[in-house]
Amino acid sequence: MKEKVKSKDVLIETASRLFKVRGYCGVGLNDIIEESGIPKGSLYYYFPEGKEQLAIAAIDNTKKLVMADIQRVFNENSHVGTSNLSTSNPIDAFQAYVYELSRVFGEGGDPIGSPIGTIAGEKHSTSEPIRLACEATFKDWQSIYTEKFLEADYAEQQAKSLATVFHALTEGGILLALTMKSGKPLETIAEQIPSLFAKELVEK
Amino acid sequence: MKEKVKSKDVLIETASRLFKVRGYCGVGLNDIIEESGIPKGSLYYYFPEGKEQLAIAAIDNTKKLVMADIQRVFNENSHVGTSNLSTSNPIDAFQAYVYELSRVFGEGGDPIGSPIGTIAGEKHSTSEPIRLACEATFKDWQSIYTEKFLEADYAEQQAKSLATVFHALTEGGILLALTMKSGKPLETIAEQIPSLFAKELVEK
DNA sequence: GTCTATAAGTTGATAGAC
DNA sequence: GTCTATCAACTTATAGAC
Repeated sequence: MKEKVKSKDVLIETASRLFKVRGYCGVGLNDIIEESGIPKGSLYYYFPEGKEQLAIAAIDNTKKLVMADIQRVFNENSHVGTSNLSTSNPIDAFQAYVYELSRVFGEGGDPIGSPIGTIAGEKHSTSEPIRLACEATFKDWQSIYTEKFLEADYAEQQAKSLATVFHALTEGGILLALTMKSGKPLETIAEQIPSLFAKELVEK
Repeated sequence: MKEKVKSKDVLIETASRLFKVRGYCGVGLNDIIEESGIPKGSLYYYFPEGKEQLAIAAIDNTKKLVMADIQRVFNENSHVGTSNLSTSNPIDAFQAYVYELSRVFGEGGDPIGSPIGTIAGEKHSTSEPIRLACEATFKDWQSIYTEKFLEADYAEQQAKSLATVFHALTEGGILLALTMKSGKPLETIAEQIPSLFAKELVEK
């Protein structure tokens, strides 16, 4: 496999970064070609269908980067066998991931591979291809969460539900962090993860 | 107080509705004047600073509508004194509100007064006035949640943290519902509310 | 106060030179 | 395959008639 495809990759990376911060409509093709240094003609050579096709490639790229990031954090924070019970505890892993998000979104840094939430919010009703790309991304992320809950012996339906809850928490938390220009909301959420997802509980 | 201000109100209502679904950049002033039937000259008469000023008015309008809606649902679902303990239980109220959101965002209906999340996601980095309006809105919504937790005798810091968590859950849940074109994610979240926010718990 | 016509600039997209 | 020049449509905003 040769590395001829560099221009295409630069376009995808640049687009991912800009869309993430300013959304789909907020970024013009002129911004992308200026920032990437790749002329408009080349953009349309690699993406003949234009902006929408580039956006979908960027969403797909973000999907994979985020999946790898989740897996990495989960692997670094799994304690199979070290617990005093037989099953692994997913709570530490989820908490570690939200703490990571708080670091990444806290100080206006430029996180590689991050939220497609902004694009989803804008385009769900005006571009079905983009909506489908976002939907597929969300489902893939949630599968990882579901898998983690299943590993800890949650029932299948409960694992799926908790994965939805956790995903909503991260998307909402990222939105709050960006809006407040602070990592605090995500930190707060991370702190609450253990009590929110405690497995056994007794009603008061 | 006369009702001369009708044109201005129609503009704000129309803008709120369109921004909510398609975001700030996704809606042109032409869309707003076409949909509202109010000519562009009048728009600039009421909002001399243009689109940004209109958007901030729309955000403020949405803030108030949503606050009223939260209060209404909370009042309809509070059980002070009917419980077998002395304090009111906020969990039913929060659950009822998320069920309401699932109905409103489920079938692509046109909910009056709804998420500014899309605008916040797009413009937090490119318009400080809009970011501040969104931040103020989020803080006001969270105060209602905090108040509800305080009523149920949560400690002040814990009440604030749980309010952040609940708010993130709703914003994330709305994004998932819109992206999936389904009320299911919000329904799932509503179902999980009781176990997530159960007050007393025992570690396994 | 209400509305029309238009300005000045930007958008996504294309044609065609090299 | 790579890039430049240009297009028609659209954007926000304004000037000024009524």
